[in-house]
Formats: sequence, structure tokens, C-alpha cells
Amino acid sequence: MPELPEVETVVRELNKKLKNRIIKSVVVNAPKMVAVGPVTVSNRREEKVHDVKKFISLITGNKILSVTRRSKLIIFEFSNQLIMLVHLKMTGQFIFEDLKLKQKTNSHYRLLNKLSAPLVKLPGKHTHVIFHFTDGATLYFNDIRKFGYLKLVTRKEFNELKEIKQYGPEPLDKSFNLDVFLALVENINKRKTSIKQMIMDNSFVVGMGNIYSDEILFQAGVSPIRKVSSLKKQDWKNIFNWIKPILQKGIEAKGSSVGDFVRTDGSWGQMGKFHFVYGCKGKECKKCGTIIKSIKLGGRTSCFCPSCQK
DNA sequence: TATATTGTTACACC
DNA sequence: TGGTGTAACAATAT
Repeated sequence: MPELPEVETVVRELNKKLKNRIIKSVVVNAPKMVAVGPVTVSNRREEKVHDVKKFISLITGNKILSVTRRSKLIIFEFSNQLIMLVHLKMTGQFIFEDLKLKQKTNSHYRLLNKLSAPLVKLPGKHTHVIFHFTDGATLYFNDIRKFGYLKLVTRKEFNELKEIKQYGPEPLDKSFNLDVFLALVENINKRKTSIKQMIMDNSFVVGMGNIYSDEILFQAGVSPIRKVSSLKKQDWKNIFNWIKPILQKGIEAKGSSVGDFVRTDGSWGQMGKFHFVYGCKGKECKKCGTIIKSIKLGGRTSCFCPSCQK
């Protein structure tokens, strides 16, 4: 499940691999997953926004200038000034193969990375968009659930996108410090929602989903059930103190492959090995031995240690 | 076959 | 009315 560290992992790898490559052709197998213009792609009833021919013609022939990130959105900048926004949602994947790798593994099934890699068939059942480059390299976009999207916008449209405008600060920015965080808390500290849901709210601070919010709250010693309005200043300080370290650890481990997340070479991220609570329901707490519990908050499963988190 | 899954948004409510 | 909280939605594996 791609959250900030997983998206950052993909973005760093793609930027390195795709920069200055030129798109020779594009294949779209799932028209509903692509769009042109600043439209709400998730509204699948608006069939007319899925203009596949336009999408393909606008991209073909372009050089990729850079691949960056805002929150969990991946941002491709093309030489014709257009911007492609990609959201991986739950199960989106980018897998890249250069010509050398293709020639080496002539099989239809490719074990892309010998270390901790799932067997990947390319293109597979869930490959929805394929980018072919002029040098023979290929980029596959896979998505088991088809919740993700690829959206092409102009720079002007990009600057006006409402989903980006409502994003809170990037937690790993140097400017995101304790004072900035506590000032943000002033705006929301009377809310009746749970701290868990608050941390996952991208209009507060971006990038933290179910995995990292659980891990941060565990280390901060704050129960996910707690109402935002009940938190003391020290609780907020504790939470802040763990946001950057845990997200950074996730990036160092190349993400957490609890769901279907893979890196751009098809291999798994290693962050799952360092989880203290997420996916640990029924196991002993690594700190105190108490059995990790789980509860539903806002329809989402939250895992926590009843002893370490108050 | 019912259920679980998540980021985002539409909508109901006070 | 505007801010807040909740439910619905996308599609698939199990």
C-alpha cells in the first residue's frame, strides 16, 4: 500500500531511470484509468474524460524531464510542458525494464531481482498502460484494483488542481519543524475525530496512510483511539518527534511491501521487517510482550499495543 | 458469495 | 453556511 515512503522510493528510481528517455509509443489497455485535463478521474461515470487517443498523442514523442512527488502523487514533467500525474492508490505499480534486462531474461516470466522478488509476468493480467522508449526500454503500469489513475494536465491546470491545493505540508521538508507543526495543531485540536484519522488526513499533513500512522502512534506512545481534543502538548510533541524518523526509515528500507507494493525492478521493500504494530495483530509487542490488538476506526483497521500506547 | 481493502470525494448534518 | 464527520466508490482476490 503505497504511502509517502513507497511513493518516494518509486519516484527516486523512476527519476534516475527515465530522465532524458524519449517515449516512442504508448499502449493503454484500460481507458478508464487515463484522462486528459483537470478532471476527477475517480468519477468513472464521466466516460468522455477518458480520451485515450488524445492521451497517447499528447505523450508520444516526448522526453521525460523529471519525475517528482507531491504527497502520494507522482509527477512526470514532459518536454512539451505537459505534466502527467499518477496516483498508485492501493495497488498501483511501476515496473521498468531496459533493453539489456529484456535480452538477458528472454522468458515471458521474469524474476527481475533475485533477492526477495515476486515472480512478475510482463505485461501481465493487471498491466494497464505500457510506455515504450526509443532506446528499447519499457515502463509498465500495473494495478490489481484499478483504483489508480494517470492524468495529463498543463502547468496552468496543475497549479490550479484542487486536490493539490488542499494538501497540507510535506512532513520531510526542512521547513516542517515543531513550531510549524504545533501551529497546525492549533487549527484542529478541538476536533472530535480520532488522532489516527487526523494523522491520515492529507489536509493536515500529507503522506501518512494506515501503515505509517500506526507505526508513528506506537512509537509516540499514543493510542489511535484517542480523540484529537484530548491530546496534551507533550502528546503532539511525541508524535512530531517520530514522523520524520519513521518516514525516513521507510524510505531507507525502500518501502513496506505489506500489500502489493513493489519497487520499479519488481522487488519488495523491506520496511515490513521493522513494523512494530502494523500487520502484527495477535503477536507479542516487540517492546513489552503484550498482545497487539486491532480496532476499526473510520472503517480502517488500526493496530496498536494496549500497554505501550495510552 | 460476501467481505476486506484505501485515498478521495460527495453528501448529510448541526 | 461552513466546518465536520461519515459513507460511498473504484475492482479484485480470497
